[in-house]
Amino acid sequence: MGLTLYNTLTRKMEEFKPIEKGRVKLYSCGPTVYEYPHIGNFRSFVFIDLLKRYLLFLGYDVHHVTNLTDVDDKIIARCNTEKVSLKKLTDIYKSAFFEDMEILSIIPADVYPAATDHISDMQELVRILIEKGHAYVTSDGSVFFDISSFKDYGILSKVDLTGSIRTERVLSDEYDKENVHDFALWKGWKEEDGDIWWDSPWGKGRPGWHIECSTMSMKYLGEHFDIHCGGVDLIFPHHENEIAQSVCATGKPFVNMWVHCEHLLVDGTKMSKSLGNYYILQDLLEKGYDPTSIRYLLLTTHYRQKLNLTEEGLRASAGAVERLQDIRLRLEALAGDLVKKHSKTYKEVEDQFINSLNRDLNISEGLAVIFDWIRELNRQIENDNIDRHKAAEAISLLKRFDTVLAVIFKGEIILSDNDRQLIREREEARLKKDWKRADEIRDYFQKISIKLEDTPNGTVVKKV
RNA sequence: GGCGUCGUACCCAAGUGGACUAAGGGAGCGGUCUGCAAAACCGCGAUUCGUCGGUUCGAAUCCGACCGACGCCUCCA
Repeated sequence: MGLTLYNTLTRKMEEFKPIEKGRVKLYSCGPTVYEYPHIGNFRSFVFIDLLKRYLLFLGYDVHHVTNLTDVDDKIIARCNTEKVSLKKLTDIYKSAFFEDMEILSIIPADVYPAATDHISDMQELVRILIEKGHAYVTSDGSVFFDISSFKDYGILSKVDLTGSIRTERVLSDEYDKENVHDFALWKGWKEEDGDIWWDSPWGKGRPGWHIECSTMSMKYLGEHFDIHCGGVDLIFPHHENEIAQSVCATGKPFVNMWVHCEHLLVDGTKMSKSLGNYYILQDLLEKGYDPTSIRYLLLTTHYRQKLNLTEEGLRASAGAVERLQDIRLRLEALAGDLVKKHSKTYKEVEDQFINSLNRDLNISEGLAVIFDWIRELNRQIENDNIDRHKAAEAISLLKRFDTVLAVIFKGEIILSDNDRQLIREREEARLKKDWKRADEIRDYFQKISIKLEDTPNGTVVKKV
């Protein structure tokens, strides 16, 4: 049995079988670039990264597309209040997004299509939907999708819209739709949109939100692809609407597996600005937590489980990360510059890891496998029971695990020649039992945030 | 109201009806090693899985009720 994942579409665990052998076409919903992404957004992005890294670990050729929503109601509102152009505003938050993604060691998608670069593609899809009788134009120049024209509407979210009640918000909606649940494919221009509009066959206006993901996913991955993922809140209406648009336009199945990530809570409740528990990545970095600990914390809770972010949790993660990184340093001290290719020595450990991750990305169990192995390695090192060849083989497996985790081989320390000389001097001082000089040198390194640890195999250098 | 999730030690967290007298991490306590420090190793730590019932030879796992926390139900990861 290979990788199984929980498919929201069927509400069942399913074995993953790619449409094209050895290749995975993956789409994930990206950010709306009107403010700094918050830590909850990164829970999703780290989950998607885990899924992608594990697919790569299994040897798949992964083709990954993530959209950038750079036009929508909130963006336009901010452009108005801050008197900046759409491009200027979204450029700021696009680069902020990419910076944070890099800080958290998230592998970039192959393509990051932006909505505003695909206006004509979206219009073409809307045109097809009108032509096939799935959409209609209203008097204000908007185009709506007619959900009654798609018999499978509700297939993903299991929402039955015939029994829903009109909410106040819907009743006050200014757009002129035939059915309250019909959603906008194209929004006709309104006064408050200012100069943010594009020409279309239906008059000037701008695209609806859902249409961009249908358009861009199909453009870059084909009309039928393997996995579509995002946060649970996107199941309805966003992903439901994507299915409706795509299936009605092409007449083909759209996505095989829908995989959704649960939300992140902060201090036990939903993050919100008014409660003061709203964090962006920078807030946590400023509190002194390092990116690796943050990534580790976001990674270690199963993706379908709510994750509660606390400062205590961040501290605990730092400890766990240190344990993972320490075994690497110990092994490297033993192996020296000996490098071994991937071998069968620790095959059982790797198989256990794969067994865990194959079961719906059970990372907690996978980490338990790694930690058990680390204790065994440490024991062997204590008992002088491991040679440099085995140590080098262990490093090779540790590196392989870290292609999935991306928390172990981090923070290389670059020492100056002078520093290296000082470390040698300290070794000599220690041999001569000159503890005063040895401690002086250690204090010096402490001041430049480097910790020296003495081991039987020599001095190990760590970041504080 | 509809759809859905969760409740496991001080904290985080896995658990695929039977090897569970319940992984793993963090914190704690005791010990070993060590010039000191750190790391590492060894040991201790849930007679119990929200509560109460039921099914079963057997339940953390299945079923029911209740208690509690939470998500979605028009643009939010």
